[in-house]
Amino acid sequence: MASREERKKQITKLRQEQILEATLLVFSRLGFDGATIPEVAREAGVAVGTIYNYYPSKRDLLVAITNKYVIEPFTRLFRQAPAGGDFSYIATIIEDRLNFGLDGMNNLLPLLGEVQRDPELRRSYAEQVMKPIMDIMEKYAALKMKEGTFRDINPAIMTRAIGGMVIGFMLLYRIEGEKSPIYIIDRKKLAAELTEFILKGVQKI
Amino acid sequence: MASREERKKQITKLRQEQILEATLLVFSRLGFDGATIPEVAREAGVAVGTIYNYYPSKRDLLVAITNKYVIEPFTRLFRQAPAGGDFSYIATIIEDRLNFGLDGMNNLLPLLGEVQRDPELRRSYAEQVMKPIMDIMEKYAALKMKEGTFRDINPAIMTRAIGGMVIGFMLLYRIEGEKSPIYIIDRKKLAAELTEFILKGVQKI
Amino acid sequence: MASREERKKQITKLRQEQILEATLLVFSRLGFDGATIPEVAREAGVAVGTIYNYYPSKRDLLVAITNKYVIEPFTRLFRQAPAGGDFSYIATIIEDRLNFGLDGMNNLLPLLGEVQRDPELRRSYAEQVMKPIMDIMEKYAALKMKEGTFRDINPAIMTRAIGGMVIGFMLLYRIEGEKSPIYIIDRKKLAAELTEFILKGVQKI
Amino acid sequence: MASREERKKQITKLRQEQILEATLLVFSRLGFDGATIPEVAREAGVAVGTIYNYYPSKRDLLVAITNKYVIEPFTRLFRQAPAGGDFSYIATIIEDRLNFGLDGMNNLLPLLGEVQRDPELRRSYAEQVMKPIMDIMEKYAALKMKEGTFRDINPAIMTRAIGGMVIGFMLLYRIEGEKSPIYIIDRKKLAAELTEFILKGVQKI
DNA sequence: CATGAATGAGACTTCATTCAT
DNA sequence: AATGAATGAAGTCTCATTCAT
Repeated sequence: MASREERKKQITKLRQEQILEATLLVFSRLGFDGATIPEVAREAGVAVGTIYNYYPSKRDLLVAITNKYVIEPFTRLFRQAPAGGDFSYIATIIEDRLNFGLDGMNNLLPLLGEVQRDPELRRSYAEQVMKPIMDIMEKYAALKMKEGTFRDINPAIMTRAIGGMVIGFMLLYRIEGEKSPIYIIDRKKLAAELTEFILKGVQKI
Repeated sequence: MASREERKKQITKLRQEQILEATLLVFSRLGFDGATIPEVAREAGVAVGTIYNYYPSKRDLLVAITNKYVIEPFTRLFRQAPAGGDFSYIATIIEDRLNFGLDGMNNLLPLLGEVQRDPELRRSYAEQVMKPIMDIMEKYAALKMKEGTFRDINPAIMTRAIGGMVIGFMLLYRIEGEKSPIYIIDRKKLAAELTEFILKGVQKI
Repeated sequence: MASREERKKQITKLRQEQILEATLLVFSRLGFDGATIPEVAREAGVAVGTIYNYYPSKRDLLVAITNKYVIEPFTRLFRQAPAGGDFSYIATIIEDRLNFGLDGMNNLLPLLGEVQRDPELRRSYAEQVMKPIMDIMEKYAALKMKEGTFRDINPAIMTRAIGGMVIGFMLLYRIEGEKSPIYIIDRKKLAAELTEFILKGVQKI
Repeated sequence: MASREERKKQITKLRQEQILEATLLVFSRLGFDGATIPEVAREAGVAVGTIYNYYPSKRDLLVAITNKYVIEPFTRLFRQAPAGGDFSYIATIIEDRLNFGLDGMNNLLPLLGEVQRDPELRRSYAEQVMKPIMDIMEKYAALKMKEGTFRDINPAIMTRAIGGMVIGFMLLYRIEGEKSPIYIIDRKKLAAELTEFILKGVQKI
């Protein structure tokens, strides 16, 4: 029966989900080095060995959550970006990333740093995480320039400046914590301000 | 003669320097968790115990290099910022930070992430690293607004957006590595472009 | 079947036994500070990590062997003490403690000293090791006084004097070692003499 | 000039005193293993190296304080023991030992345990610490038996029982600490009770 | 497939001792 | 004789990974 097969697959998927959610939580809380597989197992409610049945190493867990929680949402969101002159979706995307990145439980940003220590992991990140995202953004920027709505800037630099800004902003935000003057500002406002900064810069004209 | 005492102090200072340089290298290469004291000792050419004679713990090493290589240079540089309408020193500062942050051996950025895992360390960073820098920048921004050269933006957000941008930009740069389209662009050009982005944003007017 | 579960529990118990026996040996031989976990592991025939799977710290090992080899045997023995006027069981208990305490492999006495250095450990010892034993003995002494077979002495002092005597006697015995004039006297004789000393003192009447 | 020589000797003696007092304090507080030479140096107000100029190793410090604070006082005291039928000096000696052994700062008892770990140290203790003391006591006991004031007991056993009792009593006292029912009893009373116990035992006649 | 006990390499840190000044 | 910086062996404990059940 196909039903048996399907059932199996479903259970497999469920377990994966379960493990990945736990991984997100634990890696967020403890960082890559700080996190331990036993802790992930406890959080997921499974045995240590079970984790290894689904992901052959700690590193694979890292790659898996990055795919699930970073790349996928971002590309999904960006694919919906309208081509028109309206910039409100930039704010939308930023707000979405802020919501994900600043919420208590999720904190994958530090991993961007930790990833660099492992040359192979770094390369894999460069190609499988950064490249797709940067490509999407560059293409979008090129389009806007052709449209005449963006100034003529090196799109590679612009892209990394903007992406970096969102990432760096969140990083600083989390380090400063509750004592930061921006801690009380709501996400929508933050996203709007950042968007305006991206569009117009700081200089008065 | 005080010479004996002085000589000793000098040697002490030298050793500190020696250890701190080694720490910078090793922490850059391996990250905080990845770095090991024996490795730092080897790099510094001293025994493990010697390290502990100067810095009581691994964490203290982290704090020490942050002070020496991040806070001090930045504040020193900013103190020299002219008050005039010329923005070239923004580019200068950025270039300096890029030169420090992108050069092969120095990579303290990831520590910003790792630091978050240790609550006490995070707080110390927030207060002793971030606060002074942000204060300087905010003050500067406020000044510019009063002058009428900067638009009226929330200075706290603006500051963190700009600082975050530089940090995030370097972070992405290092992850992408040699295959990035921006890898071949020289630092001066990068600094100029980032400065322009900060000043004018991306939107054509 | 519960057999799987049961089997596991049995193995767990076995391992604990195995580790505790090794701990007794190694702590006896080397003292608390002198003993090392790798040595205990070697003696037990398990890996270092395994020890930590069962006892979270070296201190916990100390507490565990004290319970198993000191408190439990003592209370078990004392519970059987007859209420009559016969004092032979005092000799029995002393002989039992001498047999345990003077036999080559077991030497937990020094731990009584080492324990004092760690305030928390000391308190735990005071409450969980000394108190139960002293309580039993005091109760017994009180009973005997009421019976009229013991003189009217402060039972707290009497108890500690007797307990201390057995402990101190063994301590001195082990320091003197084979050259002591009492080294060749058999345990039964020693126990008898000590008992008589306890009952009648040294003074002729 | 002899004055120069003498002066030197005096300074040497002073330094020794200084170091030994510090050693007593630190060993008492931390035990033999717990104590560190740097700590002793700090307590003595000299440099680490200076300690080694006077005592070639940590062990030698142990031997030195034992001589100074245990053997010498004891023998000095015992030499004054009157030969008469009065037992009050037993109480005097016990009181002296209680005063030394129970006072906050001095706690050399645990060393009796720690000493056993080092075979050579143990032997040296057996011969140079225990033997002289036991000899004195045995001789005294023999005398008393001949006099007819002590019962006819094996003097070796009697001696060790009494010595052990005092030692063990203090050991238990220090472990129990402030919560012990005997904690509030003053030293003179304790010494008197212990003496009576030694003389008459517990049994009513 | 799930389990979790066992493993052991490797981390940070301490400290007795030496020796150049 | 006094100093104290330097040394490095050794200790406790952690945890990614394996594998028998």
